[in-house]
Amino acid sequence: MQKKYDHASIEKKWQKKWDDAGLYVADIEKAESPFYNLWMFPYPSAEGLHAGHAFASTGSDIYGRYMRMTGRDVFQPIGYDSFGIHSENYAIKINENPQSVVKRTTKHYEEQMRSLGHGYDWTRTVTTSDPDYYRWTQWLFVKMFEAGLAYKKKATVNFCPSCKTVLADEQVIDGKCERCGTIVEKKDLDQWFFKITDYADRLLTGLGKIDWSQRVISAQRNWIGKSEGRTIEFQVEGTGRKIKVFTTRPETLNSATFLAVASSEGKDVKEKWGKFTGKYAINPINGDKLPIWETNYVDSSYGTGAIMGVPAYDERDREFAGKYYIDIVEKPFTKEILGEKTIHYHLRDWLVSRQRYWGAPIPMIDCPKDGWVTVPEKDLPILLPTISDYKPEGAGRGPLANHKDFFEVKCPKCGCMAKRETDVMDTFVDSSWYFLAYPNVGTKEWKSVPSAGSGQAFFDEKIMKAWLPVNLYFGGAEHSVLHLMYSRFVTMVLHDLKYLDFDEPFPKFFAHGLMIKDGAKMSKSRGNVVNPDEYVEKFGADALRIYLAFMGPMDSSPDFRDSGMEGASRFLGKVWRLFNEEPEHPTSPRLRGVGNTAVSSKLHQTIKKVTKDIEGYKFNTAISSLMELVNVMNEYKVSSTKYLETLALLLAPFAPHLSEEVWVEILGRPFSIHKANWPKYDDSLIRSDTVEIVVQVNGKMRGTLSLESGIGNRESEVTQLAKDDEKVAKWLEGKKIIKIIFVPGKIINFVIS
RNA sequence: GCCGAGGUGGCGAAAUGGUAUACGCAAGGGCCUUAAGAGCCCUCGAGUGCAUAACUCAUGCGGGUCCGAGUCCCGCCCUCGGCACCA
Repeated sequence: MQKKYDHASIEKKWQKKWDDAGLYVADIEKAESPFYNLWMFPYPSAEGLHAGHAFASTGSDIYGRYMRMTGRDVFQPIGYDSFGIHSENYAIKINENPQSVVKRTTKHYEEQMRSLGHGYDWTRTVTTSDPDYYRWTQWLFVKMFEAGLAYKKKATVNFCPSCKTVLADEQVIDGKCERCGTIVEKKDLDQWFFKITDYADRLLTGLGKIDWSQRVISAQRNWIGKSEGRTIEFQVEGTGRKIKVFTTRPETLNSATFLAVASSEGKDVKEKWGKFTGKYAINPINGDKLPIWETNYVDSSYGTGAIMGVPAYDERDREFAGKYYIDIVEKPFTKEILGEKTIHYHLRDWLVSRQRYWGAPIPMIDCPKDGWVTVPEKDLPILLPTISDYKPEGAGRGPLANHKDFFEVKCPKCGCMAKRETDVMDTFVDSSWYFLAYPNVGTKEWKSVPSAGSGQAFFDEKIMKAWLPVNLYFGGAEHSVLHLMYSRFVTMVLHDLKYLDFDEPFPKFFAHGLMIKDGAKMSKSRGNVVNPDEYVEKFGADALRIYLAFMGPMDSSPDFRDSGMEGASRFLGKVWRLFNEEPEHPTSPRLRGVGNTAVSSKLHQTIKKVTKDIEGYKFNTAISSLMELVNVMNEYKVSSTKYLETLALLLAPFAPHLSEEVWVEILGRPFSIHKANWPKYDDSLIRSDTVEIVVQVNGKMRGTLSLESGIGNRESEVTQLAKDDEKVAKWLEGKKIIKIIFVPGKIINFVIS
């Protein structure tokens, strides 16, 4: 008799039991062996979770479940990055207030994530658009300002004409808005910045002590863009003026033949363009007269906005000199290095103002007497008012600027009439600290209102010590220079302000790949977005999880295919039958403790392999070895209770529902498998009684010997047996053996002339 | 141009310097079934070959080290990601 696995009812049943039992609720206060397992929280889009989310979150969940079974107290929280342009644009499109849209979309996300069977602690979630949350986002801004790390300044900034707001440098990709792809414009506007450049060097050196992939490290390093050199001064002939240039090659100063300064003219010219100013500068090392040119290939915002032209050693200078018939002189490097040591960075300060509605209001007040004054901490949060005219206007100010009742306030210092800032914060400020919030949600510190100058924050000190920094951060590499850099910066600042005793938030970050469909990135406009719901419904969450994890390594970009999905479902069907089939022979009954050395050896090999693979995030090979084990168990038609228990345990992180079902209902073990101990392997059982020795002649395989493992380790016996082997003898006949290479238990190689 | 990651069957992919192509998908053939579904069994890198015999050739290209190279070294080509008239 064989009942079919009814994934729908079984999965629902266990999800409810897990929830009722609070299986995944971490004991934040008393945990002895905390493991903070974090997946980047999603922004709740209207379309809901797509297969890419399912892929990434499943990877994170597999690891968390494994850690829980090794005895760690796993805290695996989830939340919503619900403030920001993404959510707001959709609300505008359907003409509904963002508040109510977010309520709906977050609910939908929760349902979807629950249906995937992830082990989240639903008692500690955060939603960045909740006043309880953004009070502390505003508190962070206040701390930044107090520390001199937030300032307002008129600057030439990137402006997206479609989103009608300014953007940070990091949010402009190839000259386009990171959000909507519109080409950004340059505008001179008065904006709030965070002084991330003060931390450029620490952001760079910190990369040395964290365990991240090269790809992400190198992206951050490139973005920070440290460049060391000298600033050299040139006298302008006949005037008292000087021109400073920045160079990384001060030893080539001898060969400089011109000076080039940035010019706003020629900006639209694609090739190198220049105009002689009629003036000359004096080379400080040899007194040469150098013509000063205005050019379009020098960037006014980098270095000093001027360079020395050394066409002999610099390709760009050579191209320019060639075009305008400037001398090209090659002299030996000078040993006399002039100028002051200087370091320049590509990194710019983080522009955090947004001329939008759906964000945390910036807690600053502009007083005619006192200048910019912070909102007192006790007055936080500054609530975002519910308004109907929330569409962005694009005149360099946000919708809140139309609401007198919002911005007309008294100065907290002197009491005179003042004006509140009407821009809101970049959504990346919200997400720059959310991982600090989770474990503190619900504590009295989290809910409290800090009093002025108390130095109080939302953290419970003991909790922070126990749970942070994050043990494992799972997320997409697309955030390499956005969220990950901002979070590191904010953590460093809070560390320096003595709020945190660590300065790297994510010592271990695993960057998963981007899931694609039909060879292309999933996107609504392409119409190739895969919704996991239909697969959960048709095959079950376990099958979907197995498929997602089996497609390829977690850091590759797998292509979603339905046929692979069916393979995963087939595998689980096989597992299910293994636990349910009636014995084929009375002498080898299932569930009755009959063992077999071949199966036993395979079982222990599999424990070893799956353990190692999970720890290395190689879920695809972990699953393939489980498939092999199941095939072997099927082949030998023996599977004792002990074997089946171990199989269920090994499968638990990947297929949590099915393994719970067989664990409790068939094997009769106590609820829950997810709190059971991860199996241990025995090396002595892995070794089998026989070994296969490969026989090579001049490195080419000519035969194999199946030997008792004892014999397979002894060179003289193996040599004799190999020579006696008919197939091998044929190759050795009449040849002189020069050398024999023997690897015990593995290989013997005859080197012949 | 600089930095990083890669290139293996029809496809996703696997291989501590030691039997390349595990595991899975697709495909073909068979069994079971009234039928469908689900299952089960067999074949499946290319070539010569009656062959489940044997051999040759295959891990982007060209060299090298080694008894032995997908793996290590040198030189190229290509793909992907990051930075970029950054001085």
